[in-house]
Amino acid sequence: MVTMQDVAQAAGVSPMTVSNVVNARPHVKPETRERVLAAIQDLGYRVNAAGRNLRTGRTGTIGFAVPEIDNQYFAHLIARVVDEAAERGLRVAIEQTGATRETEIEVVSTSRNRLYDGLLLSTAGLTDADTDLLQVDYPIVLLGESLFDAPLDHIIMPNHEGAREATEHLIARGRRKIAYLKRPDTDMDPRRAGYLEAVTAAGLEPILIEIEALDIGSSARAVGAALAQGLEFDAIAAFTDNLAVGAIRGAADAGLRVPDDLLVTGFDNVPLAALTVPSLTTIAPDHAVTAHTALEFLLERMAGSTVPPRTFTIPHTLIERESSR
Amino acid sequence: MVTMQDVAQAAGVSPMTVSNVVNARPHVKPETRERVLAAIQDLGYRVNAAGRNLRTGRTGTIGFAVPEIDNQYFAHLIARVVDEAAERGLRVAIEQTGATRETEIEVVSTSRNRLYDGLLLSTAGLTDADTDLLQVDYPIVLLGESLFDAPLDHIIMPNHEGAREATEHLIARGRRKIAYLKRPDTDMDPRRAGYLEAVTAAGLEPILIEIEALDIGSSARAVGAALAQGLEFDAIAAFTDNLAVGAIRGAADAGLRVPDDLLVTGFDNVPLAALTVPSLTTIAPDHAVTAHTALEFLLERMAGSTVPPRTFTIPHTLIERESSR
DNA sequence: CTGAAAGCGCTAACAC
DNA sequence: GTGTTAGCGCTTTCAG
Repeated sequence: MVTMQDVAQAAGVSPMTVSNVVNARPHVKPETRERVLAAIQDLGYRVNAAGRNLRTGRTGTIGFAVPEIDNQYFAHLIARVVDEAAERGLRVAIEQTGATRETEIEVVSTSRNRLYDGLLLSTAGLTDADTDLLQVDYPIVLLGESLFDAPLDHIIMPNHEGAREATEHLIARGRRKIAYLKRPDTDMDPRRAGYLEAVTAAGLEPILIEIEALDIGSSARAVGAALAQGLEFDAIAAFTDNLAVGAIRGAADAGLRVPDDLLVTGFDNVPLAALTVPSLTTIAPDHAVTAHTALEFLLERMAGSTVPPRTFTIPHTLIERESSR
Repeated sequence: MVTMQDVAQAAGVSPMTVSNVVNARPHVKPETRERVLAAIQDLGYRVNAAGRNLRTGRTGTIGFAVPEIDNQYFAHLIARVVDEAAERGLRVAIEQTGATRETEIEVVSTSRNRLYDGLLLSTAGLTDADTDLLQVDYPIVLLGESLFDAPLDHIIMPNHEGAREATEHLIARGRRKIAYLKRPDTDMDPRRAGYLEAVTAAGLEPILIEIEALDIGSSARAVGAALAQGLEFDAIAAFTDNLAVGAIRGAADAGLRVPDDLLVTGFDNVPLAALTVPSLTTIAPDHAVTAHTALEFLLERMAGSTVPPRTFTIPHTLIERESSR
């Protein structure tokens, strides 16, 4: 392997000067720089990241832990984060937690090994009780659904408001029997709370359909089963766009068409939402702002900022499309 | 920061012994191990990855460069690769190339800095002419569409056969005017070749619809425009599932229903394909095998294997669903 | 503007 | 079973 030493020797300078050239530091005479660059070219030198990391204590890589990569919402967010990070010369390593508490905890603790300069953690499995596990002296920004009091910067989804608005939209469309696809794993669901608030305010009966898991197939099965059992509803407020797609699929299996027989709303505005048939009415959080702010917070922490933990609520809009027309 | 030195001192042993304990090496007396572990616990010691990396010359991280993360196909593949890698104690850093030649080249050259122990490169922009750029002394496994002669392990998609089979399927369904969604960027498209082979063999006229880009929206627009111009076709063999979804969307915009008015096939069998309405008939490459084999090849290269470059063609099946019924 | 010295934290090789 | 020595490649002082 070609080292800085080798380059220095070839160019007749000290390793320090090579380092200065490589890192584009000022105060290097142009001729010297030329000579060094030529030597680098000749020898095919590449800086060794490990040496640099050890010396500087930074790796130029941040970790991004998500429940599942294979999910439009996270894939989209990852793409945004990777791009934002690349603009700042940072790489992003993806960790997949499967939304389990154990894996999330493990990610937090192994990240501390300074493998990453900082961590974006999209939590799904952690709860209030795990707050102290997050009390680490390490830059972490939380992202996502759960709301708890960890003393960390937190980017939160407009869950309650968004779900309320989606439900209100269905009510405004004249629906009276609005079902909500209820996730099985937790009772702490701000989206459900938003749904309930809207339904109750309108004097309607809540209709909750429980799904096994947060994937398209589970949603399709749950909706199909509900219809088969004769449960009556004329609209569905789905917990996510994926579930909405599944709901449409489940309804189709039962011979119901959206929006003719059933209105459906989603949540997330994944790219696909605009392009399915029917296209999805959904709550659209601003993904670009999410990625940007998360990275901004993290970079500030990585730079040593000790301002009190901040909370940022992602701005959102309701996008009306065919599934609720 | 707590170092091995600190732990050694606290436990009354040498740093080497701490290293042995940390790395679960044999030949450490149980009591000593206990003492060391206790000290680690007490001090909250974590191994420093940078030090280890510098010493061992490995990072425990592989790079995975894909054209775009925000694409069901790659997101799905990434999820598989991340899981496979995690099982082997490796992390995966994702690089997004945007399918451009320049970025792909850059990824190859910066990976050499030993930031990653190896690289999976899903190329889309490189061509035969760039073969020598890939002649690096560094473990790389190519993955994906392009076929060229780089002296590297290569996992290839069954593009030609798959597209031929999909087209034959449409022919078997009685269709005579089968359109193909032609990607704009290249004439080297084995899938198109497969389509042409099937169409020609059946004595049919090829119908090529050019799309601007490989996303759902472009596909929808292209199909919409083709219909608006009065182009006649009764089936579409799409280059990917995404394009198939877009085609269905474009047809819907023109008042055509799939499969009533138009049959559509995709390619990739992304998870969504089973769950859209209508569900997609598609060519299904085995994603799990793809990820597994890619990682297997890469690990062997990382271990120093110098067997001649291998080629592995991903096994596939045709899955018939609603879009061609 | 450039160089010399030192050391980041870890582990391979060998000695005991 | 355990310790000693040395050094991976780089950059932070500080001196010139």
